[in-house]
Amino acid sequence: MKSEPEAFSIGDLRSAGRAPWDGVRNYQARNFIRDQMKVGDLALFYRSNASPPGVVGVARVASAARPDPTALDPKHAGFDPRSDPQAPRWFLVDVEFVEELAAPVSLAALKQDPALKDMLVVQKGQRLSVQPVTAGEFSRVLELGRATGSG
DNA sequence: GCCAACGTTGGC
DNA sequence: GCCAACGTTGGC
Repeated sequence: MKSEPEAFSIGDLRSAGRAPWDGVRNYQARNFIRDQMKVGDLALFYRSNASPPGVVGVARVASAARPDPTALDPKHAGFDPRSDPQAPRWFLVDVEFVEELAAPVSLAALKQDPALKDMLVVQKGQRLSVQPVTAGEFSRVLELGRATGSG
């Protein structure tokens, strides 16, 4: 799950403990939230539009998908005038803070790792803000992020 | 700040 | 249904 630190950082999630992952306005990402995410699922927290971009922590899905109220709020930046309360267009899940990585795994590091060559986030032109990660990719990223070794 | 890649919109 | 124009994402 991607977030720009100026909007919502891993530190913000740590402080809040739990927060609604609102503002997703892409249908494919919406579908992952609505149709794939289950309470208890773990997610990589990816920091985008930052230096460096990369995975900075772990979150846990803490609620079922529900309509994103910010899409219905005219005062909110995420307001979508086509979203109908009776037929919600945009969804969110709550997420809980799990872990902040001791060693954030930069996008460059993800790209360098042969074991992660098929990971969606390293593919060219890949912009989805919510995307699936395999169990193998997930554990590999944590392995990198928890490493304390020589550097 | 630039710009490539992608998604959406809307005229036709 | 095609596709040009436009807006957004997000790395660099």
